Formats: sequence, structure tokens, C-alpha cells
Amino acid sequence: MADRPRSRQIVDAARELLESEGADALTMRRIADKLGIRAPSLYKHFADKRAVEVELIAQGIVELAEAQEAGLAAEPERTLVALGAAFREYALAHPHLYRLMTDSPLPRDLLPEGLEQRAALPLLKTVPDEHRARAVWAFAHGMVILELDGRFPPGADLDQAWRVGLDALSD
Amino acid sequence: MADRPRSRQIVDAARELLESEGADALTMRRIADKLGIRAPSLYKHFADKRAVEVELIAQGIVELAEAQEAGLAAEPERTLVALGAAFREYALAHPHLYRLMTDSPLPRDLLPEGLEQRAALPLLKTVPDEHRARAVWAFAHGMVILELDGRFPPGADLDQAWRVGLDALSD
DNA sequence: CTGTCTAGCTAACGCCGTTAGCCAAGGAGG
DNA sequence: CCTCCTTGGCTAACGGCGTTAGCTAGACAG
Repeated sequence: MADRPRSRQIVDAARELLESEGADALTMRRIADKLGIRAPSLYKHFADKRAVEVELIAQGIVELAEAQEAGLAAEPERTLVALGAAFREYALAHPHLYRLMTDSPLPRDLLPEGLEQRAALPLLKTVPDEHRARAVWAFAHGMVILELDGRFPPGADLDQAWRVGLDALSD
Repeated sequence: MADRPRSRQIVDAARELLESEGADALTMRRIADKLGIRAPSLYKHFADKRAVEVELIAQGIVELAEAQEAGLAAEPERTLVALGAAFREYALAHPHLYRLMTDSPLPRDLLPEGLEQRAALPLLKTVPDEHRARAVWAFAHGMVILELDGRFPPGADLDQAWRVGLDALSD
């Protein structure tokens, strides 16, 4: 269902709304408006709003993984730093999407099989120990989401915090 | 306004709803129901729903700081471990409140003066370097929110991840 | 020609936060 | 004692939300 052309258009419209105006703008009526149809018609293509969101979440997960892989490829030494930089850069470039991806419990049953492992690959390649990898993930996610939410004091040197954190978690 | 007795009752009702049924249950009508009044009457006490939420957020910040201080006091060695344990314990005990506290950009202008510094004190006492302190905060928040959102693989040994992370960030 | 499926539509439901406007009770000042 | 103002309720309503029910125009198959 989700790969029919109309469904793609719906997801594309949703993504545009989300990225340009944030989560509040992501409503069924607004999506339909963009396509020149009425909101109830969307339900011919998706079971509910959550199903549309899940598509966006899946997109985000894939793109975030790709960004990390590209970061690794571009800077084969200092891999953890490259990984962290790519992670942060993607999140800051797509703040609303990143928030959507992480705001709610992961809808595992609705996501494509294997997506989760795929997303974890770049990190696990760089940090083979699973416990340490989880610590790095938590650190990176924490840094990004606190930055997105403006929780650090204005003017705080976040580059430095990233450096200190990744350095400590490196060895 | 917020310290008048009726206002306290409203915040108490809101907190009960939030903690027992989650954010979806935190509506002006549900709050009013609990007090045997109608939703519009709440606006005699609070400008809008966000103002009620801000009270809850302020409560959470204070309690989280107190929990960390108590944790430190109980285990004066291995301070970072004590701090982390207290942090995690509080968040897991009040998942919906913790989420409310961290889901949105911090409403600095609406919070009592000095609250933010107060909240940071236990950590800064333990980790004087501000950059390292921020890294620890990000790690702790990341661990907690990923755990609350069920993002770690089921069965993952999170105690171990906490240990590895805090140990790495310790020195 | 007939039937079925697709993808649109309108109308409506029950929520939500919020506003406008009314009113009863109580205390303050003359 | 009467008047006036403030406090804290109320009802009615608005515009938005996700969603459902039920209808229909068109394409396409047998």
C-alpha cells in the first residue's frame, strides 16, 4: 500500500509540511490540502495518521544511517568523531523529523524488518562492544536533543562537550 | 496566582492525571472534571494549559534535583554512580512527568528565577568541568529517554551500559 | 452490459484548547 | 443598609483535530 504512487505523494507532502513548519502543521487536513483533496480521502491510502508518520520515521532512520556511513567513509581515522559529527549534522538539518523519530516509543511492529539493525550498523562497526555502543548512542542522542530543545545555556560550547564526551567514550 | 489554594488543587489534579494516565489524559476538561468544575473555569486561575504544564515541569525539576542530592548524600564515594542511579530512578518512577519536562524547549521565561542553576548544582558539584558535565548530562538524559521509549533492544543490559558510560566519563 | 474496485466526496461525531458573556456570592466603602 | 467591585463559577460557542459512515464517478474485467 505504501509504495503506490499516490501514497508516495502523501508521504512527500507530509514530509514537506513537517520539515518546513514543524509537527503542529502535520495534520491530515493540511496534507490533503497540499494534494488538492480532502482529508478523509487519505484514509484510502493509510490506515491512520500514525501510519504516515511511521513512513517519515522510516525515512529518517535510513537517512541518518546513510549520513553516518558517509561520515565514516569521508574520514576513516577518528571514526567516532566522524560518526558523531555526521549524526549531529543530520539531526540539526532535520530537527522536526529527528524529533518525530525519537519523541515516541519506536513502532517496531510497523517498521520494515531489519531497519533497526541497519540503523545500528555504522555505530557497531565503530564501537564493537555493545554496552559501549549503547553508551555512545545515548550520549549522541542526548547531546542532539538537548541542543534542539535549547536546554543548554545560551552560548555553551557544545563542540567542546562533544569532544570531551566522545574522547572519554573512545577507548 | 499560582500559589493560591485553588491553583494548587488544579496543579495537583493535573499531576495525578499525568502520572497515572499519561500526557494524553492531561486535558483541561479532565482536570476540571477531577475538581467537579467546568474547563473554562480553569482559565480564572491559569492563562492557558501551558501554564499548568509549566508548574508540573517546575515540580519535576526540583524533585529531580532533590533526588540527585539525596543520592549523593547516601553514597559519598563513587559520586557519579550515585548521581546517575538517582537520576535514572527518578525518571523511571515518573516517566510521564520526565517526558513532559524534556519533550519541549525549556520555557525559561516562565520558570522561577534560578531554578535551572539549582537543577544543575548536584552535577556541577560532582563534575566541575562544565564541558564534561554537559557530556554526562547528555549521556544520562539519553540513556533515560531511550529506555523510556523502549528503543534499546528488548533485554539489553542497561545497567552495564550505564556502568561503561559513567566509568568512561568519570576521569 | 454488468459488476467490482479505486479513490474521491460530504456530513458528521466526539474530542481538544480557548473565548465571550452571564451571574451568584461576598466583602468594602459610604 | 445599600451599593459596587472582585472572585470564581457557569453555558454556549468557535475553530481545529483525527476519524467514520456512506455515497458516487470512473475505470476496467468478464
